[in-house]
Amino acid sequence: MAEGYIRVAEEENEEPMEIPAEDDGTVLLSTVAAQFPGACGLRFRSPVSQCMRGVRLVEGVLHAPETGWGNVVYVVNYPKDNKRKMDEIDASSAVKMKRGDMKTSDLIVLGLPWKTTEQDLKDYFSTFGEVIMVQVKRDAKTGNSKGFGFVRFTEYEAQEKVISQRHMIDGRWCDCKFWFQGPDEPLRSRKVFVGRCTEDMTTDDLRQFFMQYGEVTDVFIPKPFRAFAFVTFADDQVAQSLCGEDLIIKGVSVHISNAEPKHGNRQYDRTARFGNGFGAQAFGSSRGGLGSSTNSSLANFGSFSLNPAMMAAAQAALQSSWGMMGMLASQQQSSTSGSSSSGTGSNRDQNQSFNTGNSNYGANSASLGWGTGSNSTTSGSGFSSGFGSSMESKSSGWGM
DNA sequence: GTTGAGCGTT
Repeated sequence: MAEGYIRVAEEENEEPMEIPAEDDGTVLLSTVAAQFPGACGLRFRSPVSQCMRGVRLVEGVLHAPETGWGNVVYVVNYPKDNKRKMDEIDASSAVKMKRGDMKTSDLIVLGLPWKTTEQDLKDYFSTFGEVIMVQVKRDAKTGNSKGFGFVRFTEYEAQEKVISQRHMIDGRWCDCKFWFQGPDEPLRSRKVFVGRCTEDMTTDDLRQFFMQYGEVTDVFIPKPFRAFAFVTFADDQVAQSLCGEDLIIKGVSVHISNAEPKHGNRQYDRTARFGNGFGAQAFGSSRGGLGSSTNSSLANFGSFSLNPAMMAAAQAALQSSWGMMGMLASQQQSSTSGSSSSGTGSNRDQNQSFNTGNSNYGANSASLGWGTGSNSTTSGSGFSSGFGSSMESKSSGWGM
């Protein structure tokens, strides 16, 4: 390579661009992303195996293969969908077709340095698109930052990009996600549980290993070491296909199974997320359960109601996982909350411990009637019961 | 040693 540069291209046979390496021979992901916005990694074709190989990525730093960077052209990895071509989006996924006119929603920004201010956030995120809202959440008494905030963009594209990568803000890696794992979180799990892990398996080992089966959107290894991990794929079918298998990673047999819903599953107040798309109170007096007494028996979504015919459509749409949410709210989208917790670097290294306050959401709204099908009292409740049961049949993977 | 952080209103 030209001294101090590596060759990177969007596709294997496209013209490469030279990207500067650091003094120690590594390449920063941020440097790559500066030329290829949204990039989340690099891969290359191994001259030996002829297979594509992933480049080791640790904390935003790309490490050269054993043999050095060499003359190979490295190909940019993008998180799910980012680079997906129009012709790959075919009629089979009507849901995804809706992407063009999707609305934005508030994104939570996690892991902020204590010192980061609204202005800092705005400055940072403005490079992605027009920012219409930023907030840093602070303790009411002390005024100290709680280490997280919110941001909202005008353009959906900006939001997508922001979700798909990690962010270096005032010296810390931060994650942006939908608030309480967005509408796109797997109903049909895209996440697998990897049992019998050994301590020497890093998130990058796992990512690179599982890449061979499909696009990996997240790897989580609990710390301290607990001998298991979670791997999330872009495609739920990939995840499902691996379940039950014993795979060999670094000479160790690991067992793949379904990821169970997180304990303390926050399946409360999902209505909150519909606020923007549906107009307030989409489900009537929401906390009383669906369709509760004083409201019309037809579920009222903002300006339009569900009649039985739509019910059928809705259920059909549901079969294709979340179609209805897209249909009704045009708020849903299918990209992932992305790079999130790669296990590394997101610990609060600054002494102060993370203070969440003591709000316990799960408790006070756990009774919200989605999916239980048990609390519908009104006549038109084909909606709630039908919806509910079909939810259940798809396994209640809320909030994984 | 086989099921994971942190999540907005005052």
